[in-house]
Amino acid sequence: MNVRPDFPSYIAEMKWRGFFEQCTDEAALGELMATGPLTGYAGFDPTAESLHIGSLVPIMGLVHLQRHGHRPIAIVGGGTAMVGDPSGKTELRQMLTVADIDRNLAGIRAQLARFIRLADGPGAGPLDGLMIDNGDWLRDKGYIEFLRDIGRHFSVNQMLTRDSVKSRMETGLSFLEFNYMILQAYDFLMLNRDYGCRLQVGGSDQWGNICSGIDLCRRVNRAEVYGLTYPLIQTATGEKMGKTAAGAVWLDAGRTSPYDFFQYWVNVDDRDVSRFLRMYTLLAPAAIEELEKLQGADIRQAKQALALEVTTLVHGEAAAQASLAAAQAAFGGGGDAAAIPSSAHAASEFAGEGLSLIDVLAAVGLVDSKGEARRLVRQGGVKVNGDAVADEQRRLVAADIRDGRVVLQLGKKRHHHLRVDG
RNA sequence: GGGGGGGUUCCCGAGCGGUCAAAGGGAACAGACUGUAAAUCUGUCGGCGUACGCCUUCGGAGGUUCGAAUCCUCCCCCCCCCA
Repeated sequence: MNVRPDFPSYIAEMKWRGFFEQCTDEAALGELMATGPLTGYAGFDPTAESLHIGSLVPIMGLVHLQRHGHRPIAIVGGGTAMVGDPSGKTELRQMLTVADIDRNLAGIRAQLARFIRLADGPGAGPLDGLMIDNGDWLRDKGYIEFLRDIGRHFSVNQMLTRDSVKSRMETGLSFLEFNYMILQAYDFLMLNRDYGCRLQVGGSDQWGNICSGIDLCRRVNRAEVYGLTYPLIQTATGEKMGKTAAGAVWLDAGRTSPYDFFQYWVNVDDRDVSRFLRMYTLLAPAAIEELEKLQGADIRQAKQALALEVTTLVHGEAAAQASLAAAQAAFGGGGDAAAIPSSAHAASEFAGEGLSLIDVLAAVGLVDSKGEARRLVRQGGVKVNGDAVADEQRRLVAADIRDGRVVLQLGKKRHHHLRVDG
C-alpha cells in the first residue's frame, strides 16, 4: 500500500517526521499495512469545545494514515471524559456533564473535518475517516456486566506496574482514575470488533494503555492489533506545546485569532523549527530539508513557512495569507494590516478629552488589569502610533487617529489597532 | 476507626501573633542586547488609585485579640503509619 510519492510506507513517513517513538511490532504492522488498507485510531479529549495545538500531533498522525490510503478513526472520549486519565495529572479532572460533552463533540468534529475526510454513517467511502464517541458504548454499559466481561481480563498486579499508576502511588489516585486504562482498552476492543480497527496511535505516555488494549483484543477478539506511539512534544525550553501568556493556543479562530495562531509559530524557538516543520506541516521532505539548511537570522524564513503552512491547515489559505501580510505590516513595514487584532470605535469617543490610554488597553483586552497597563507604560513598553508613551495619564485624542486608526503596541510583539469610524 | 503530617499568592516553597500583599526559586511580562530566536543583564510581577492610601488573598465557617497566614473551635480535602 503506497500512495505517497515521498515515502515507501506510512511507518517510514512517521519515522522521518518524528512521530515514531515505539511500536509494539513494527515488522508485523509494516507488513500488514503493505497488504491493504488498515483502520487505525487516535483518541481526543472532549474537555473543551475546541481542540488546541496539543492535539495537532494525533491529528497529523491520522492525516498521514489517510494519506497513505488507510482509514483513520478519531475517537473522542465522551465516555472517558467523565473519568479522567491519571497519568501526569496531580489532581482529579473535573467532571463534565453530558450536555457539555455533546457540545464539545460537535465543535471538535468540525475541526477534525478540516484535516481528515470524514464520512460517518451509511454511504461512507471505505477509506473515509470516522469520528466516534466512546460514550456510545460506555454510557449504557452496566457495571456488573462490564466487570464480568472485561474486568476479568485485567490483572491488578499488572495494572499497578504501569507508569501511569506508579507515578500516582505517592500522591494517590482514586479508583475512578485507576479504571481509566480499562476503559481505554475497551475502546480498542470495540473499535476492533465493530470497525476492524487494528492500530492505535498515541503519545508515549499512553503506551501502557495501548498495550492494555492490545492484550484485551487478543484475549476477547483473538485479534492481533498494534500500537504506535509518538514522543511527547515539548518545546526546546522544556515547555509543553502551545502555552503562551494568553493561555492555550486553540484551533478555534474565536479563541485564538488566526493572526495570533500564526504568530505562535513564527515565535517558536530556533531549535524547534525543524522538528515542527516535519510534524506539523505536510510539506514534502525535500522542501523541509531546504528550510532546515537556513542558518542564523534566515531561520526566520523557515519559521514563516512553518507558520504559513500550519495556519493554512487550520484556518485556510486566505486566513494564513492575511496573517502573513499582517505580520509583515506589524514588523517589517509594508503588508496589509487587516488581520492584526483590532476593535471598532466611534470617532466621537476621541473628541475633546478623548479616552484614557490605560482604560483603552484594559478595555480591548491587551492587559488584564489597569495596574498592568500602568506598569507597562512605566517600563516603556507601550507605543501609540509607534511612539513610546511616557505619561501614564496619556489620553487618546482625535490627533492620534491616522488613516482611520490608532496603532497600539505592547512590548515588541503585541499589536492592536483601534479602527475609528466616521 | 486510631495515630502522625499537611492544605500559602500562576506553580514549587518559606513564614508560624504585629515590621506580611506575604522570603526564595520557577513561569510570565517589560527594558537593554538581538534575528518577531536563544542565552545574558536590569526591572516588574493581587485589585483600585497620580499618591500618603484603600480593598481582597494564605482550604471553609466561626471565635480569641487593639491586631491573625500565624492562637482556639468545628467542618472539608490530601498524604503516611497502625487497625
